[in-house]
Amino acid sequence: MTLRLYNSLSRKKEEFVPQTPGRVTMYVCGPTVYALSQIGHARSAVSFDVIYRYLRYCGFDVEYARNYTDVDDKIIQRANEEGIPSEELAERNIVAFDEDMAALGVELPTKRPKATETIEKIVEVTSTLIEKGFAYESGGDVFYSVRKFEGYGKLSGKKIDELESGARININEQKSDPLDFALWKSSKPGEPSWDSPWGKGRPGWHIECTAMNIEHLGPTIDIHGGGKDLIFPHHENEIAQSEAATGAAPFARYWLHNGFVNIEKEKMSKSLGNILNIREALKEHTYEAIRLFLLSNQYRSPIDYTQDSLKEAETAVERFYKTLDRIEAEFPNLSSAVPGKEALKERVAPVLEAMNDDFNTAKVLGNLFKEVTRANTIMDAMRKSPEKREVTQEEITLIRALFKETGQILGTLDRAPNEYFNEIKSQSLLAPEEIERLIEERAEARKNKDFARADEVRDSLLEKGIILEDKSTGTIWTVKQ
RNA sequence: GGCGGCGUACCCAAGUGGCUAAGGGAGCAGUCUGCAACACUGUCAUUCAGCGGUUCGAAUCCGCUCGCCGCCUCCA
Repeated sequence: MTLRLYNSLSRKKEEFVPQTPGRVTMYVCGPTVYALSQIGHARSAVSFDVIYRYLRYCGFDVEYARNYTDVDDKIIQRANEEGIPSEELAERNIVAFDEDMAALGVELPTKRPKATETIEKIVEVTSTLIEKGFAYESGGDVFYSVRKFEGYGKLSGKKIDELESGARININEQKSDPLDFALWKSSKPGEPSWDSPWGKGRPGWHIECTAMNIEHLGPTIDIHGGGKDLIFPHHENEIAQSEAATGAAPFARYWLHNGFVNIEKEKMSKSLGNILNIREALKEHTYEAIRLFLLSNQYRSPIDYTQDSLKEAETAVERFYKTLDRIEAEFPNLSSAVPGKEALKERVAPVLEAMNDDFNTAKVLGNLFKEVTRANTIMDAMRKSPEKREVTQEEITLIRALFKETGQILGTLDRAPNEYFNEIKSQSLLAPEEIERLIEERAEARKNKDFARADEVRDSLLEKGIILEDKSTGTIWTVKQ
């Protein structure tokens, strides 16, 4: 079984073979930190987080870098609007981004370089590009001469001559060709700047990723990821810069691009005012539901964030943990049980098969919920025929092990059920003591066959979002999502 | 205009040449329950936007038509 992934560069699925056996270098474009991160950043981060997790699950030693672009036009503009230094704005948003990622259960990449910490390399790469004739200095700015790079357009499928007709030409710029893009921009007073052979200035948008790649991962990396919108011009330009500067091609051997998140069928945009920040989403939904939602489509497809789809994800998470909770209640000593190695391998095979097919997490979830039903079915059967307990336990041990493996890969559905339920319960509008007291009162009423009173208690709790479930072992409560 | 993608049940969504078109949600009918909730069972696409072609065989490949979307400009 081999891992196959869709390479944007070749536009087809390819078998994944890292350049060094057992070792993977991966770079994913991180945020430009001019504002709080929105749900689209979450999709990219979660998609590549799962890829990172899975590569390690497969036994690869993964070097994974995700950058912060912390110097840029938008940051400067926004900082000016707020009347604070751009460094302060960037730092504030980096902290916020890190918090959001942690809240989403996204693991830390092994490297998290910042553009402003890579200036030396940026200057070095820019100088090299000038020396090699791919770039030129013009009035304190340095531009990349797109026409000098033979393979320009190979990632995005664009032809230079067709680009020209649509290109915007800024007459104030010192470009010799409108398609050329800035590697280095001379700074205006008050802007962040660094010394360079071309005077005080700051890096252009694309060069920082090239520099960080070369500095942290080398001239040729295995996987380069990012949102689909970055294919052009950002990734196209990264290729042009990197391959021209290092002479090593390809710059990245596999290009992976995640699809967009729409909000109620519409693209997120400032003009529509429907940009959903990660922290706003997390106020309304658990991180596990958000992850499950994001992973319920293949990572390359667009996905629609709607009230319904998130509610569905909540329901799925709850169903999963209810089942896990039931397993723990029925088999309290299961944690010490070890499933047979071969049997487990067989059980996990469909999950790996799905993951190996371009990280098909939707299929993984389908498989997972098939096993959830299976677990409940056999526990139901055991209730009717207790003599089946031993056989059931063996099967449940396997299913539980499968849950664990899958949860590790997906980074959700991997907690202890009581941890999940305690989190849900903490959102209760009523004090838990008060709820317990009412449950007691209802139990008393039920014992006395005063069902009118019992239902009254249950209904009044439901009005406050508290759902009661009568189990054989007693009544439990949870909060309506 | 150039490039790319998509259209599978009421909704979300796997499947991209050959076993019965995964899975979830909603609905309906049952089992369980004092009644519910949870859970389970059954039901829910003779058919994959439409038309034509290739093939022994197509949701899957090709062509055309219709509809939707993205990129080409800052964007995950």
